[in-house]
Amino acid sequence: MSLTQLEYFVAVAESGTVTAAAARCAVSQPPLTRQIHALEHELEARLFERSARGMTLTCEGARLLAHARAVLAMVRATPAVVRAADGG
Amino acid sequence: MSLTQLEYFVAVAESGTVTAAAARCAVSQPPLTRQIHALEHELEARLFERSARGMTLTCEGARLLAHARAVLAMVRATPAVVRAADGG
DNA sequence: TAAAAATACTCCATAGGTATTTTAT
DNA sequence: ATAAAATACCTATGGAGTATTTTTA
Repeated sequence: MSLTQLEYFVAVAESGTVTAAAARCAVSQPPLTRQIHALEHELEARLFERSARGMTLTCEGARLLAHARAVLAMVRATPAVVRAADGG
Repeated sequence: MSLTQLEYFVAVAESGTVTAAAARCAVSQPPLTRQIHALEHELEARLFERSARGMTLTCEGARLLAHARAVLAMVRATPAVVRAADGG
């Protein structure tokens, strides 16, 4: 698991499609599709339901979304934490 | 910043030397040295004092250590979180 | 049939390895 | 002199791009 995978996952969950998430992440669609698949494989869980209208979270995906947002928030707080004792 | 960098950082902080941390992380010493440098550069902070006896945390490094442990703990909890609502 | 995901392949950036040098005690 | 970090150089894994195919509503 990588922070990039978590960022991609959150972008897909919030965008509703891989295509839109790719634009938001400034990468092309295939890498996003692959990283989402890799994450599903590593976690041995289906995170999204696929349809012709896009990607919708499964309940496992919904649990990951909350957790991934928390992890990414902590990571983004790191510079502040390093500079001051109460940054996060 | 990557999760690998945080793992390497924690290993160095806990081992006291890059050499010992490398063994613990099952990689060689130079990659560890480089990733620690990259982390210091990205955070614009000196995380360790270097000496002939090894590496000792600065106070900024000590703040990062607590934070990095928390981030890594959350990441390790991810599989449990995905499977059950109260995993983390 | 149209919009989206998935696949095939190619390329390159970067993480890691070996060998060596520098530094400090 | 020794033990540890730092540097130089090389290799290779895997992340990203383009083009294309498959799927489904």
